[in-house]
Amino acid sequence: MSGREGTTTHASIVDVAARAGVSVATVSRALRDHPHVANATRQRVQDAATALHYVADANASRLASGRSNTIGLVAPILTSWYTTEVIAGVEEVLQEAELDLLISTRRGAPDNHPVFGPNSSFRQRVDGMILVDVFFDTERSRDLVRTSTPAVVLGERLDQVASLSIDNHLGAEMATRHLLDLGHRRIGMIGGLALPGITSNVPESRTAGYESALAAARIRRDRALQVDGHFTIEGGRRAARQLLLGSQPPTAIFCMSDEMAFGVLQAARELGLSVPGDLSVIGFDDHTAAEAFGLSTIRQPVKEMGRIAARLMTDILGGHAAEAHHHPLGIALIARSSTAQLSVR
Amino acid sequence: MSGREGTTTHASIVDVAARAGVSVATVSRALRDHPHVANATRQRVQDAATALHYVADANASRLASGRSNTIGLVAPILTSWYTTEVIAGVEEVLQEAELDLLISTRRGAPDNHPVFGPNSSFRQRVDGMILVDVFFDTERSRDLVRTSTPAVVLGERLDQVASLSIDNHLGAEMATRHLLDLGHRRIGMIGGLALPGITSNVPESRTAGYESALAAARIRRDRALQVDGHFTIEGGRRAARQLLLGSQPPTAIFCMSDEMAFGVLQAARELGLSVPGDLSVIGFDDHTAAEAFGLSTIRQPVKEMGRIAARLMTDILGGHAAEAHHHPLGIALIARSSTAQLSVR
DNA sequence: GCCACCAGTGCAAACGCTTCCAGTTTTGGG
DNA sequence: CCCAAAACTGGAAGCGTTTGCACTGGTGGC
Repeated sequence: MSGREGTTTHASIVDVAARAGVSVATVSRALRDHPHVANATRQRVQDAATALHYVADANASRLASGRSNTIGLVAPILTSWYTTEVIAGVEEVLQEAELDLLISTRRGAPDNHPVFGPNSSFRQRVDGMILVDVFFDTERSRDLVRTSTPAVVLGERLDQVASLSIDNHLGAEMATRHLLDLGHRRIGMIGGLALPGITSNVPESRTAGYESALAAARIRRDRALQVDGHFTIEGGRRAARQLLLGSQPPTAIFCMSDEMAFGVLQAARELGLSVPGDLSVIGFDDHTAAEAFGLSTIRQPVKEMGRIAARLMTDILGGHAAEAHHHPLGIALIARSSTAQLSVR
Repeated sequence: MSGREGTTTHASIVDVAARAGVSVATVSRALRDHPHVANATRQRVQDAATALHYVADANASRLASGRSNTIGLVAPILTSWYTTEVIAGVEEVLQEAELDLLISTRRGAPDNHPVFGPNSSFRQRVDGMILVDVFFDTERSRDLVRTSTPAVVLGERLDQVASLSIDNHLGAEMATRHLLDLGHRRIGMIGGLALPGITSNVPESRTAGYESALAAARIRRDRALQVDGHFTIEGGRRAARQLLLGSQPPTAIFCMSDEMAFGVLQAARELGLSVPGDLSVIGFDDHTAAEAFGLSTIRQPVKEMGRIAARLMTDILGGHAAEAHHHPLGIALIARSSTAQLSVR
């Protein structure tokens, strides 16, 4: 085929076959540890491959086999601490398993969402996908997921698919109860939607947990105490100002993420309020920086969740796992110095 | 070829061709906006494609064309704020350009580094790569980069390759000078290597900048004041303790990243030191959380750097750009409440 | 009115691998 | 020893695109 060799073009399977004195079929088998290849032959092929620095072309191999050795990860935002940690955990496992990671944020509307849609190019190029905080509203979405590429869903519980999540209701309840135990009665909540158009049932569950803890303490819900913080520092800051500058400011605030809690801390400082003296603050996540700033929080094992999700995926691809199974994960209350007994005035 | 249709298998280009009444070649051209396709034909093909939910198979297309429409990103750590921001910026642009993003952290030793090595499978599956904080020690590495896949290097200045960086020397100098201007004379520095085995010239440049500012103020260098903080919060905390618990503690500390500065803030609190009363702290980055904690810092436009890197990449791939060109970026001193005039005792 | 040229289209050869099917050689149980 | 079965290997047909080349018919310059 090719006249001159060794210039720019890489060695192909044909070259290896020639060098090892076998057919390309045998090279293909030998290199992928197939059975029915004599040890001596396998060795010879491997030597030849090494000598030629041969690496099978991924695209050709995918085309021929249908497998892409790539798993896709979809998340609404890439810059949140949560997403980052998940990705790091996933990458760790995938690297071990020699799989590639393709990343995508959901693009705009759900109709041309990379995950759904009748024939998404994203799905087409991955063997499986890990869905982080992707919201499933309609039955349609669920069906789409079920009938296509294997998926593991991280962040909420789904019945037909392998999923992985913490008990968000419980977590919010624990946080709120912690505040109640410290004597607080007027407790604000900062949560909300991640981005316009992006929803998830996580905020809903946490809101429910917060409300159920209040209900158990016979405190009636006050809608004015629930503010959207967009899951960002700045959003948390704004929400806190709204809360604290109101007519009946809370003495404690539960935030659905540590990042929003950081914003609350900032707002408190700006307003001259001391934490926890004038205001108790509790977050959710146990962000890497939470300890540094003494933030009380609900710890969830985010990086580990990424690892588990990836392992689940490799298991599914290897045919080793029951696909549709929900994996609950442990959480814990970490009390630090941002929460304290309500001071009597 | 295939007997029954429409069950599970996706529509292929042949199906589209049949439906539109043209050859596959025409379909291929029409769908990719090639010239020499009649408008009427193109329209007919597009309609057929839409009707069949046709999406060209990426692998086949890559194999045939040699282009992968994927760009790879390599970074030493995925969880640092810096990397995250870069990725977000890159993703933003790539999405626009309809390119995929393949992510990899460098695996272990430089010899089986995804970027280098005689025939890396990583390089093989991307059209170009963005290298974030990858260190180039030997000439060999540089050559490898030059002679292969187009690359844009982010984080340091390289001559033979498109690169993008801030003036790290200047940044460190600005930070240190800020501290000097406030009257500090004994100024610690926390920097160091990102991870064992991973080096970059960034810490070196910043160290040099720090030292040159001191030299300009006629302060002689004290090696005991330079500590490695591993670019993490915890590392910063440890380094700060070492510095502050020493025999002659500094009155100010310059950190090479805001994350390390957060650790310093934590250490100060733990040791009962007030910031900026007893200790001034300045970081580097302008981390999203820096403002929330009143951290003075050197701002660099990290997300924007990601965007620019990605645009540079798309330009190169489109043949629009001079490949080897260095793009310097602006930085700024952001003085907040973690730095203050040295208090006389 | 002729001819060179070009827009528009199709044919078929890659692209580099995987894998079905057959063919050949060993192996081992009876 | 014989024969069936197993182990090993090769040939060749795809996998679904892209693209060079060839072909056709129409157009405009002279």
